[in-house]
Amino acid sequence: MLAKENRLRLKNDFKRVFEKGKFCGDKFLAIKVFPNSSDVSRFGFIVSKKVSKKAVVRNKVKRRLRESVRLRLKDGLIKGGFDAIILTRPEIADKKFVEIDEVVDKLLRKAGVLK
RNA sequence: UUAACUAAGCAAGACGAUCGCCCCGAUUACUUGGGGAGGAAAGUCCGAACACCGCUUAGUGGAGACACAAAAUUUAUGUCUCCACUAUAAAAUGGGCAGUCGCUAACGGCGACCGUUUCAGGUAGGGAUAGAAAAUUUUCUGUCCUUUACUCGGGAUAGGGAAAGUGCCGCAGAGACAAUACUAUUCUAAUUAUUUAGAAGAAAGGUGAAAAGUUGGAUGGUGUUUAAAUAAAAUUAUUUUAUCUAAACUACAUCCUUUCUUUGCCGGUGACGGCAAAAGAUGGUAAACCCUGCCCGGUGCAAGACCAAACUGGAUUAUUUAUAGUUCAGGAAAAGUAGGUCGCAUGAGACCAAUAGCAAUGUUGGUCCUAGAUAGAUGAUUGUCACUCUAAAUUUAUUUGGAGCACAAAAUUCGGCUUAUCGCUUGGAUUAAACA
RNA sequence: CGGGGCGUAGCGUAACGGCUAACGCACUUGGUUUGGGACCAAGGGACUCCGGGUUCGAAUCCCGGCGCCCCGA
Repeated sequence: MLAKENRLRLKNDFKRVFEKGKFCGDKFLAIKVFPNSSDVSRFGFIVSKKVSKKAVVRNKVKRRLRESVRLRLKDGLIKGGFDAIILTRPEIADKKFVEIDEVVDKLLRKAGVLK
């Protein structure tokens, strides 16, 4: 789990990123990024019911995505001042952590969030 | 012993390492201690708690107005209005439920029982077959079947009323519920005859899930059909008629048994059961309409209460307040949205023991406090061991490699129901196989 | 936390409780044409989403699941 200051929480924040953010996509993930006015970067994750009907599976996908982002935040690889939303496609359900981690890295690089 | 069936219980396999998350506490802070998913948390199919809204009547308390009495401040009484609390409780052209007794806060739930039905077993009876004995018809034994009776055990049960009324019962069939006459039968009339017309409704055929209605059996007995024998008539074989015998079906009568309705007695809290008597007979369907009895006000924690003042609004004539009297200008006050706090974890609580009860469950005592997130915490990676499957190697029970290790995650809280579920443990009764 | 609808041949839709279920497109075969399309004729294809129950009889009625779609706070 990310620390509270790194989470995207409010409905308005999600709305702003969705409407004005820059979009990048890969095979089973996508990202929307928009700069915010603070120093820290915040992340939100969306895993819809189309990924899986089971809450257990959806929660697991979210946790793996968060863990992947958390490790990069911890190592100081991510620039400050961005809001990002990571979107998922159904194929992610049976992927392993290593595969997800690779794609996350690729996406963040593409979106210009990594240092 | 194993497998199948059934009823319960346990259940992110155990112990770590590194990096993290949520809540509570300690600390100025750095840090640090403790706690952190389920039997179904799921589906949302029922029922409640709780909150707000709404309704009838009564009582109590408070506030206000009016009337009256006293000279008055004011006080007392009465009436009306509003508010709060307590008790009771809307409307039914609507919805739901349905054996009995009990349990429960309540339920469409749970427990026990009754009735019905079903499965398997046992005993008795009956039938078939094989063998043996006496001896030509019985007995005994084995195996198999059973539309029979009794009984032990398990399962299912939306289980009020069809003798209140209405509707429906396709095709077939004469006729589908106070109906009907196709074949066949009987009677009457016409006709030489074949046959035609009308009537009857005791039996049979045929149709169908069901045929006019309580079920089955015994004895007597009527009739029909078939077969054999005898006799008579006609006759080439043969046919017809009569008698008698046998088989099948059968009107009717008597007796026994049995279903339902009614009455009486006995047992039971009761559903109901047992016994006896009398008169009688009424198709099925209520998960068709309906009738009877009972229950039900609505919305749901996004209920609801509060904070603060970010944003919108309040604007023009009109209200109040203040800047200062007037004008102008700007500000504040009623509302809402985003946000935050509470609701939100001491409860129909959990565990243990005793006790009442067949049980559901109740009572008493002791111990304990056990998740509270909100784009939503309880995780990610990895090591060793355990279990299952699989491949290879050899020391034949070890090593190495690979894969797997259920169903599924709180969202106000409980009681049920339903559905999903790898495996392990325990109990029960029966069947099958193997071994002794 | 609540409310509503749907599920039938490959696809889109029908069907009073009464014949293992109808129509169109698609499919197969044949005809027609120099060939194709169109047209004509014939034919195949469904355990009516799943599991129970009521009934003589269920796609239909009732109960419980599964899946899909939509709506409100």
